[in-house]
Amino acid sequence: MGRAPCCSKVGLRRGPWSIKEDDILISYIQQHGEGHWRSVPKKSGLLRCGKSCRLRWMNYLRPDIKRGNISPDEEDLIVRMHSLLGNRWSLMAKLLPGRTDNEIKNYWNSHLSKRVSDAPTEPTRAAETNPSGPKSAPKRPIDKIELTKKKKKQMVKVHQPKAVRVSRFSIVRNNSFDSGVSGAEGGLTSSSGTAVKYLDVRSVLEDDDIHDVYQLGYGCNTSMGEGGDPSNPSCKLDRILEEYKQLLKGDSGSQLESCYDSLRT
DNA sequence: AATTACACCAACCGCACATGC
DNA sequence: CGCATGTGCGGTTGGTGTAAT
Repeated sequence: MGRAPCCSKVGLRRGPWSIKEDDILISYIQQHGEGHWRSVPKKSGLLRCGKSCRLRWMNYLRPDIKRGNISPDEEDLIVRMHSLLGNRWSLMAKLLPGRTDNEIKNYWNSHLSKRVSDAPTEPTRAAETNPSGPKSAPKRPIDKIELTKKKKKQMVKVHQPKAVRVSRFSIVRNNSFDSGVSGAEGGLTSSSGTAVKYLDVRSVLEDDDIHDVYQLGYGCNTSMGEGGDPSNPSCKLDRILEEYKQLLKGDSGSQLESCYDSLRT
C-alpha cells in the first residue's frame, strides 16, 4: 500500500541536469515563481519529476546561492551548530545565508565529521587549526587506517532513523530528537553506529529549558525571562549568532538576524 | 601507463508534516 | 474528521575526478 510516488517515473529524465534544462527551469520560475512543483514539469516542458525540479532550484539554481568553498568561519559555525543541533541541516542552512542544507550536509559528511571524530576535544576551532581547508590535507594517511566504505556498510548494521521534518510543534509532539541522536554527551554512538561528538540538546538542558527551546525552535528564549545567561545552553545559538554577525558584518549580518528572528517567532 | 581506492557532491529516495478539500 | 496532495527533510546512492600504488 502506501502513498503513490510523487510522480510517474516513466519517460522522465534522471541524473545530472543539462544547461538547457537549467535554463528552462530558471525562466519558468522567473515567470511563475516558486511552488506547485508537481505542475512545473508539465507547464515548463521539462521531463523531470517535480521533486527533482524543486531540488535543483533549491540547491543549485536559486540566485542567492553562494557557490564556492566554505570559509573557515562558516566551517567553524557549522561545527558549533552541529554540536547543538545535530543533523538539523535545514536549520543550519537558515543560519548560513547562501548555503543549502544539502551543501552543509555534504560538507559535514565529507570534511567535518571525520575531523571532529578524530579530534575529541575542542572541535569547534578546527578551522583555526587547519586554516588551509580540508582539501589541502593529505588524503591517504587517514584512509589507510580506515575501513573502506563497503566494509563499513557490511559492519555497521544499525537502525537508521527516518527523516523527520523539524517544526516547533512536531518536536514537542514527537520528541523527535530520539530519531537522530543517542547518548547524553560527546563520544557516544549515533543511531548510524558512528561516533558522535556533539551533545544531545536534551542532555544539556533542564526539562523546563527543553520545553522553552523546543517551543522556540531551538533559539534562545529571550522573551521568557532567561536574560541571555551565557551559561544557559539554550542561549548558545544567540551567542553563535553574535559571533557570526561579527564575522559577516554589513548587510548579510542583518539578513541573518532577520532570518534568525523568524526562527524564534 | 594502467589499475585501484577514495573523496567529493549532485541527485535520488522515502518518509513525515502541512494544508486544502 | 479523514483523505489526498504538496512540500520539506535527512539519509543514501552513484558518477566523476584524482591521488596512490
